[in-house]
Amino acid sequence: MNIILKSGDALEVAENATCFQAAQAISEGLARNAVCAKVNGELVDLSHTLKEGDSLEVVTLKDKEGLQVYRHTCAHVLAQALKTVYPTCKLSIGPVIENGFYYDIDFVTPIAQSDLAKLEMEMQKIIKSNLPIERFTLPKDEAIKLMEGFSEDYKVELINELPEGETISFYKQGNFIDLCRGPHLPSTGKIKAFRLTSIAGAYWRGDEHNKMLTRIYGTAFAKKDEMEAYFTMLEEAKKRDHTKLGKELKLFAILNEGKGLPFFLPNGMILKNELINYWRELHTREGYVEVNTPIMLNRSLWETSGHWYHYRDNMYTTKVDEEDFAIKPMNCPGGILVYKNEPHSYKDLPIRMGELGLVHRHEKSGQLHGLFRVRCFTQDDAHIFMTPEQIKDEIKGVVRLINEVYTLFGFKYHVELSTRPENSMGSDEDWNTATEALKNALDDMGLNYVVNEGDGAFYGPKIDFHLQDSIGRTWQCGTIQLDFQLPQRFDMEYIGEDGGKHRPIMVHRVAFGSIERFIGILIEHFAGKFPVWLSPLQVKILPITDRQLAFANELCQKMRDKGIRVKVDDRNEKIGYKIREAQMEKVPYMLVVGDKEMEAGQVAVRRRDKGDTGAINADEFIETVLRDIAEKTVF
RNA sequence: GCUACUGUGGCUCAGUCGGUAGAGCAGCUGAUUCGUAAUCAGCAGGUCGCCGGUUCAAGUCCGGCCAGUAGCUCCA
Repeated sequence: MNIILKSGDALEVAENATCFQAAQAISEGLARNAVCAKVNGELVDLSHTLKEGDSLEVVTLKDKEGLQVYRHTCAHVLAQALKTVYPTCKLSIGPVIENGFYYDIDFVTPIAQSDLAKLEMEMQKIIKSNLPIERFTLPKDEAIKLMEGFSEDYKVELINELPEGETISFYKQGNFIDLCRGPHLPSTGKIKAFRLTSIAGAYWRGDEHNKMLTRIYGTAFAKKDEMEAYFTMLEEAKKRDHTKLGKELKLFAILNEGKGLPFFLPNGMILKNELINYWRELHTREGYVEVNTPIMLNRSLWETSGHWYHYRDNMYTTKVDEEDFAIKPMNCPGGILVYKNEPHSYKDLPIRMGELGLVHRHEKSGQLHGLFRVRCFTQDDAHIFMTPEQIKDEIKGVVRLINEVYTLFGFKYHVELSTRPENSMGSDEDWNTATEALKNALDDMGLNYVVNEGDGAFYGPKIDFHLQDSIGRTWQCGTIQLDFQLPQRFDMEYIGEDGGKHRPIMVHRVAFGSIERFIGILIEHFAGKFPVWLSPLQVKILPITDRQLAFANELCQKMRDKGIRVKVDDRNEKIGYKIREAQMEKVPYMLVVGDKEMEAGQVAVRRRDKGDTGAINADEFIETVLRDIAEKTVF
């Protein structure tokens, strides 16, 4: 019979040939490297039997899917090892994730990180035995019986939820059987490099009301050196950790006196203020006005906004003169009160009202993390009040603005569209209109996004922008939320062209998200080597001896007058020592001045990234720095 | 909040079998005036996260709490 290869060529194979046999027919090497196959676009085992006219693609470890199958098999080997070492443990699920795999297990007595070595040894044994991995299927009732026989309660629960009449597939290696859709490697001996990396708790089915299982994380690579490279990369990434750099560079501190409540140190304050300056400049250009509303307002306001009912657990509240107050977890009600402070005409719209608002949210203690997740942060918020016709353009304008900000820093981001959650307010119709509006804006701009069902805010759907930290975790930063609810609740209006009263629609949006979180991302992205405009110290003058001190100080003053952040290292130390320190402080420019430079009115410029770049005229250097600042140059 | 792990001078870390704390860097003092990533010497600095227990004796063992890290859940 004939099958069709990826190239489009036909290949003649024996009747009922397997994918493996077909791979052999192509080349022995390919068969050796084959992990699984793709038949008619679907991933299958190498043992899968082909039919006349099937299209076949042999998958190897070079393919992303091949590596995933490889890691998935590794998860099964882990499961087998677990059942050998801890026969009473119950398996739940063991999927592949980015960079590896995990398995969630219910243990009678919990295991510790130190038990992983033992498990790895058992896994090695299984791999050495090179057990063939065989697929078989059962009807639902027999599948349930099989798993009940092994007391695998979680597997039984999973099978029970599969549709009636479905045949259920299992994989068997040695005496170990696991419920699995597959595909898998043909045998356990194909695994060459793996490691169990960590252990953590995870709720069964991701629901915090369920039992917490033990999750064992692992990773696997085609070759040992690829795995080593991966761990080296992780080590390098840890050096960029913003909590570590934040301490080393004296940017911020989070103290025991207030957990989740960051202190900005002088260096970090420069960073924060520079970002704010940039933000103001940008938003003025984009036609925004700026307001500032109180951080604490009374209960009746939060009842009107709905926060008192929908956000109560996260709000800090207090009593003043017998009246309940809440510290704001969001800025919107304040912005709305500003809007309502005077009547508006359709001619005023859209009103783009910005606020750098300090908000407080009582996040659960386990979620707190450096600047990424805090209890008190500054949102670079803005509320846009507009007519229905203006929605699309306004959304597009905000998307464009957020993109401009992220591009400036060289950030990569991904976009998510979150739809109506369960605990929400408003009519289906409004939600549909709002969700469609966001979708249309994204589609219009040709942006890729994933849909996050049920993840919207309680008052409206949202577009979220996610940025990556140094170890690849993503954090939501920018967000655009469309809101039909609050304008109703607050009875907001404008006078239309027809002289009648109309209800405006509002958008809540942030670009940085939280300045704190954004600074965290910024630190990790640049590994503390900020562009000149953001660097707490931009230039450090390093005189070689005391003889050049006066010259250095004079130079320093001249630069300071131009607004450059500059310092003289006037300590009696060797030049190598001063350079080492400035280098560790990550100052972008170091100016070495000795007798030669002093006499010629020059400075020997050492750049953080390039080292010694030679002597130039002092004025010429000042021009360079000012240009770097003005143009926000990145190096 | 949950699960696991961690907590020793400002920072990075050592501390064996339980016998009463040690280094480097930073700091201070002095000497040195030096050309692109650490000059030398001296001094000072610690209720070993906190509280309790076991013990003749606890940094070390046990319990509770606090804080941090990873993950889960939740979110900007």
